[in-house]
Parts: sequence; structure tokens; C-alpha cells
Amino acid sequence: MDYFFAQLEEKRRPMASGKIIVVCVYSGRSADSGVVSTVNYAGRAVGIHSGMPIAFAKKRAPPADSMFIPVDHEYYAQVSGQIDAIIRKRFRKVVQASIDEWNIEDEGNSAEEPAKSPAPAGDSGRAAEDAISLKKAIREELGLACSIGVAPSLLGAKMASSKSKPDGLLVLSRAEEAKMISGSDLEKVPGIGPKTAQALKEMGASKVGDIERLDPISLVDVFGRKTGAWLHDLGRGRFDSSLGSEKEQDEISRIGTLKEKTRDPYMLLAKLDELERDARERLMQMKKSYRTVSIIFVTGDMKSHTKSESFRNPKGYDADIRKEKAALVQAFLAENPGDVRRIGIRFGNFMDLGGQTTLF
DNA sequence: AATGATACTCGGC
DNA sequence: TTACGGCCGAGTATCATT
Repeated sequence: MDYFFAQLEEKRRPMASGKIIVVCVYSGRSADSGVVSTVNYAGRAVGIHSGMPIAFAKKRAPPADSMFIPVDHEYYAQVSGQIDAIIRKRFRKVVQASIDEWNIEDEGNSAEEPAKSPAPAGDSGRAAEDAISLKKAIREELGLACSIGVAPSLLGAKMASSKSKPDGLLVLSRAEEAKMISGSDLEKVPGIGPKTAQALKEMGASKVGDIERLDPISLVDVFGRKTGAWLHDLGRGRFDSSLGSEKEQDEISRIGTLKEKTRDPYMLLAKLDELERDARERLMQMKKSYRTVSIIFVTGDMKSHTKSESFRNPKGYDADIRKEKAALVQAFLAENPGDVRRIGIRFGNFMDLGGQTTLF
């Protein structure tokens, strides 16, 4: 979806038409503290982008022409579900990749006609038609704009979609896909962020194709076995073309910003309780029990730290872990001198609840 | 020494 | 001049067990 959160806010507020829409995560520390989640294209045109401090964005947006709106995740998730339903009505192999992104394998088999034999691989004509029709359905049923990339591999399709934004469609042949990827800037590849791009530049690559000339041993040395091998393959034009499968979530966390920096254990534990209630609700919905609990601390210098403990037996959403939490907070404070700015809790190492739980 | 579990950091989105 | 969220999984270091 294009600028998803901002597009939805734009759409449900008639007043917003033509304005800069900035969807914000307010931290509550002070009136404007927090960061930009998503911004529409009018805002991008004046240099506002995701992750930017709200105060910074305000300097670039004339008040009369802009709206700063707090995120409403629940609403976005609801619309996301509607989009998901539209997509699954038309395709069999679908993986929802995030709240606003779907990966589809289009073999030429739509859900209504599963008996039809698959189109030959590389039948991009058929896929292009299916993409146009999907865009139209999302536009007509929900009034929303999206962009679709069609290519032989998932990576190529993702990048084609990004390139075609907004409200775009880009269809690539195998040769076009290879050319686009090898000539692409490093940070445009999903999975390569600023850190990885910077490190690759220091090793002498500026485009994806340049990675081919880097020594695989150094790649593994700098990025580790898995990422190093992935980069090496990427540089040589080899990348996974399959869709993969939907994977289960294996952690649930909630983190929040404290009104004021502190190292008072009571303040920290009070904030933790609030976050924990939310996280536990989620555990209950998802019918998960956990074996590991972690406390996340972000200190004044924005560095993050964690303390965690695993239990021998899984705990349900209603288990009492006050003692463990207090001990983890205590242990952190004993090791770290500074103030805590943000704190969070994370449950992981899940086991499904329900079904057989009684053997031991 | 090999294998598995746990604790923790990094960094992508 | 500064300003700064909330997730999650991947990856690695370290510890425990065999």
C-alpha cells in the first residue's frame, strides 16, 4: 500500500484533502516529543520522512497546510484485514508480509478456478493482467491506492513495486529484473539498511552488482555467515525466487517512553506494569505461553540493553512474575550507572496453549 | 568437542 | 544546535550438558 497510515487518515478526514498529513507516534514526554511514522507525498515533497522527530517535521510543514495526527493502529489493522480478504479471494498463494504489504505467487491460478493448469513460468502477461485487476478491486472496494511489482523473483517484485510508487505497476522480465537489481543502490534492497550499506561502501561497493567483486571471505567476516553468503549470492545475481511461508510470531513485546528519565526502581516497575498488561492481553488472544521474559532498557544515550530470564516450564498469560521482574530491573541498575529513558517487556520462547498441556 | 539452550545486541522497517 | 518510537527477527557470545 502507498503511504498506508497517512493515506487512511487522509481518506477519513475530508478536511485533510490537499494537506500535508503526518502520522505521528507521540511519546508523551513533552507536547511534540515522538517521531514521524508515515507521511503523505505532499509532506515528503518538503523533506519529511519516517523516523524523523515530530518537532523537526513541524519546522518543515506550514501549520495551515498540514495535519499532525496520532497513529491509530487498530484502525489500520482493520483495513489491512479487508485488503487481505480481497487478495485472498483472487489468489491461492499469498503471504502477508506486514500490515501493508503482501507477497503473491501468481501461477495463473486464481482461487475460483483451482482446476486450471498452471500458466508456464515467466508468463508475465497473465500476471500483469491479474495485477491490474487487483489494483482496480482495491481502488473500487476500498478507495485506496497501492503499487504492485511483477517479476520472476520475490526480491525483484518487491523492488519493482517500490520503484513504481505511488499508485504504480511495474512488470519486469527476467532480464530486466537482473539488470535492475545489479544496478540498484545498496540501500534500496530490502534487507540492506544504512549500516549494511555503509559497511559495503567501505569495502568498495556502491551498487549491488559491485558486491560480486568483493571477497566472499571478507563478506562473511564482516557480516557473518548467513548475511555474508546472502550478499555474495545477491552480487552474483542469485536470489531466492520462492515466496516462503507465513511464519508464526515468536515474540511479543511492549515498550514505552517514560515521562522523565529515572533510575528509580518503583517508577520503572510502574511503567512496566502498564506495558505488561497490554502484552499479556496479546498473549491471551494468541493463546501463547512463554518460557522467556526480557526487560528492555533504553538509556539516556539511546543505547538499548536487555535483561532476561528463562523458566524451566512455560508460563501462561496470568502467571505472577513480579519477583523475576524486580530482580531483572535490580540487576540492570546494579550494572549501569545512567538514567533510563524507555523501558519495555518482551515475552518469548513460546509454546502453544490449549491442546495437550498436561503430560508433565 | 559437539550440541543445545540462553542472554544479549544489532539493525531493518 | 538539538530535537528521537515501537516493534520484531537475525545473529552472536556465552553457558550448560553430554
